[in-house]
Amino acid sequence: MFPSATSSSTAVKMNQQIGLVENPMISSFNFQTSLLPLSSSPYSVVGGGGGDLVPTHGDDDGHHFIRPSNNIDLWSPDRASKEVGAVQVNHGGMISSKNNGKPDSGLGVGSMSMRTMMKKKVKGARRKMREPRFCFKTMSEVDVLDDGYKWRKYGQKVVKNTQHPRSYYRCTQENCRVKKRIERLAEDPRMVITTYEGRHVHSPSHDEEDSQAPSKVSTLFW
DNA sequence: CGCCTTTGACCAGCGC
DNA sequence: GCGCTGGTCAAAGGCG
Repeated sequence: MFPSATSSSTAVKMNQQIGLVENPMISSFNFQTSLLPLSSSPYSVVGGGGGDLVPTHGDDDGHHFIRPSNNIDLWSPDRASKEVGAVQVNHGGMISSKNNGKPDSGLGVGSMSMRTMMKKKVKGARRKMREPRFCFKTMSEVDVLDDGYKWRKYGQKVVKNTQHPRSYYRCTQENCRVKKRIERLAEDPRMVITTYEGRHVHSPSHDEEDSQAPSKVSTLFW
């Protein structure tokens, strides 16, 4: 079995302020890697860095592969990625894009519980109202990256064609509906794919000071 | 005792 | 229409 990982305690810190990647808009995404231990870090560089935005497909579905300068790849691993919009990546790890002035469109699926929806048989309510999401890929020994938020695991599933289960986490903060999926790449088990869905309505549960000091971004990330 | 993980079951979406 | 698959729920158990 996989070691259970409490993201806020056992995982290596990778503080980041999770912004919103909406369809097709993103408010901000502020990677902050200042908490990464250097010599003992289980992370290693993915991609060449440099803040390139690389569309993986030619269409306008928003299939984008982002290569932020802190060497963490943002990408869209599955068909859900079609909801990931265009992203701007600034040097220093800042990622941002236009939001069309609608910060919360697409959010707020669930004031109703899933069971309630099931019972009421609200057709299409389960998947069609997708949260905005984005993914990034890291090379890491640990599954759960500490992004400053506190997560509770609510499910695990073995997905097809992978020997590693996918874990489902939800932000423990009340009224915060952000979720994330964590899975390891089938081709390369060292690679961890983290998919965030939704937008935090609060600050990180700890290290808030650090999260507001973007100037440190990537300075400690070799 | 409260919070968390585990895990089987359930359901919707999708492809055939 | 049916089967497969992914995503979620919730009960049970573990841990600090």
